[in-house]
Amino acid sequence: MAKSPRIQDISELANVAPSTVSHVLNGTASISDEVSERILAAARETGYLAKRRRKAAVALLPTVLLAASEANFPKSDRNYVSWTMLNAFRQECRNRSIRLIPQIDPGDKIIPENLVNAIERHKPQGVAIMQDDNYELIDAVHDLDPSIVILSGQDPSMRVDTVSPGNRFAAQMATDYLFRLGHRRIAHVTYGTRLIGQHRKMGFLEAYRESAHRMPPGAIIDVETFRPEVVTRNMLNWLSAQPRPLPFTAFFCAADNVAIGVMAALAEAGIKVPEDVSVLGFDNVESGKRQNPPLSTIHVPMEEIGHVALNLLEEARTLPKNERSARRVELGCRVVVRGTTAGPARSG
Amino acid sequence: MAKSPRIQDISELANVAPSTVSHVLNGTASISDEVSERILAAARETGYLAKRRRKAAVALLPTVLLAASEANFPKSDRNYVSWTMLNAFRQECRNRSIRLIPQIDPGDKIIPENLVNAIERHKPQGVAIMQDDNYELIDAVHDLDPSIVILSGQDPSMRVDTVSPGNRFAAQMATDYLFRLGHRRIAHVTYGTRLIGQHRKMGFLEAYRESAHRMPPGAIIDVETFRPEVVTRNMLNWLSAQPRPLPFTAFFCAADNVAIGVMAALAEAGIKVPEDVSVLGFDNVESGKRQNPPLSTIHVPMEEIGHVALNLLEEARTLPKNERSARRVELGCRVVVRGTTAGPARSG
DNA sequence: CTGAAAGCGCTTACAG
DNA sequence: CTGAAAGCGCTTACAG
Repeated sequence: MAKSPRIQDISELANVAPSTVSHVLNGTASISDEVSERILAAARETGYLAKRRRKAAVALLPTVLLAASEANFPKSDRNYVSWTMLNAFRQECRNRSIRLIPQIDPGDKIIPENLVNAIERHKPQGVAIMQDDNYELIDAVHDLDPSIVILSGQDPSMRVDTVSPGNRFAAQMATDYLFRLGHRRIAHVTYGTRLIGQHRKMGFLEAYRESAHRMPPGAIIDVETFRPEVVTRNMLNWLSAQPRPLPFTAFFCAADNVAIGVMAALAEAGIKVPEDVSVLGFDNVESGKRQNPPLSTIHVPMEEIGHVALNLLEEARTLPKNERSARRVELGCRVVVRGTTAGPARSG
Repeated sequence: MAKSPRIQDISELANVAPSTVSHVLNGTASISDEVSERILAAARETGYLAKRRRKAAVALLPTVLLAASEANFPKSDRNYVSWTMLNAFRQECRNRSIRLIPQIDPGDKIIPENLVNAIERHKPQGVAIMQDDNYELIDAVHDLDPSIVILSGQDPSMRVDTVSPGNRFAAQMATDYLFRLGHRRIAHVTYGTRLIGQHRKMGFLEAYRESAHRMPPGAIIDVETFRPEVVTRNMLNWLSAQPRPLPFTAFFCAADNVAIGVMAALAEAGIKVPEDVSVLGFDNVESGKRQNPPLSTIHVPMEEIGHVALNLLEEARTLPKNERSARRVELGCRVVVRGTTAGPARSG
């Protein structure tokens, strides 16, 4: 570890006395803007500001409980998206020297009683709940002492903090992007009943609703799972029942894995991407880059969720519960244009 | 100002040596849970933790520019809601010794060029934009050096931070509350084209969509403005065209001022609240409490928006722009039950 | 508005 | 895991 930056390092870098640095950093004397700026720049450069901030948060949150169900707890990078989130969250805890205690319930739900017991036992200052759409859970824990945050989930009753990607807005933005390319007949390929998929679908519908374009009939295509092989089977089925040329010029998929399955089906049916139809994924998964052509997609900042979640837990510790409303945070996503999106075919 | 708390104060309160306090506060030695807890409690009690946190943020944000248009800048508490927000924001800047520079454009829009010039001139570290639905503005400023946050607004392109009440979720929650009271035929009284109203309407529509209940025809009632006198005139008109008993058992209003106007109209038409119909407002403004009966409403934490906005601006200064996604923060609202909501009349 | 110098408060190496 | 003590780093009262 590099030696911890001191005020003296800043004063040398900025060419002023250490006392001047101290004044600027604490607002204890009014120093000229020019010198102030120079000192602040040096303070940032040496890492002094970051160090001070880090220190201020230590001890606010010595222990955090990580609650998940077996089903939602990714054991490998097969479940790439939650894997990325979980690892970034763990790393962030390490950076802040927070002790992280996992509390994993078997099955596919977190059992409220188990979580309450674990809180009783470990007395954590914060609890992070992994993407669980289980609302009795919130009833059971929102009033307890530790601060609560849900990672990649929602709380419609707005009683606990949540952090998730802005799925709905991002899907709307994605659809708008396809509109801007000239597409008018876009299909949305979606699966399952998980909230994430619901929100992405809502964004798609909203984009049509707020545009001047009419959504074509049959534009929502449901597939069974997000596993590419299954999606390919489903889509080949769907394709065989469609007229040619296809009544859609673009497929906006609720996940990259779905998009990869769709691309395989299109290839098998002899339909060219992006010449005949465009395909747009969602998640920005590694394997998307290796498709041929490489998959256009929506980048979702899963690696930032942990950082934001811990900031929320820390902030919550600095304010009394009844003076602080729950925060629902959505993180901005962005379109990543690669090879599978283009303007619609002339005849399409 | 009280004397600044020192480590010694904590050590006395917690009955340990100052060095032990230092270890716990910096994580430099592992101290028993019991002693740790005692020290942390004392550290919080003396205000030491809060002091350290406050100090860590000084100098991150010496100057903030407050951008608004004349029309959006409340000059008195006639515009109670934004007035509350603005004052709390100013107070929060004072607490953090941030110099706040107002930049008010005439008319009802912030002019992007003016804001860019003001940024050039004052070189603020942060810019707070007051509730402006003007998206060219974001194009013009999102890439500049200072961090940007929009107060009580949205950014569908998800490029800058925003803080606003969770209008949509809150309206959905409000409607669910009326469902739970037994109401099935609820009207939503709304006005204008401002985004806030749109979101509240969306929440109302969504509550019906996600419920088992059918939304009755004519359930969206548009009034001209939110001024109670005008609303009363509009509603008397509307009431005169309705059969008795009314086809609705509850009025969910997009603002308290609207609800106050609705109540006056109902009184004039001899319809009793809450016996004949329930009325629910939105905003929790002071004058609602003085109605007869006192108005049930949705509390909107406007006074917290400034705090959250400054936290976002500060946090943005600690991370490089390209490593940090924009945050869209919505604050939780809650139902405040007073005298104007009850179960529907038996015959209703 | 800046800097030299005194001294306060915090950290840390060490003994138990 | 805790505490007494040395000394480092930061703050502040003051001169210019």
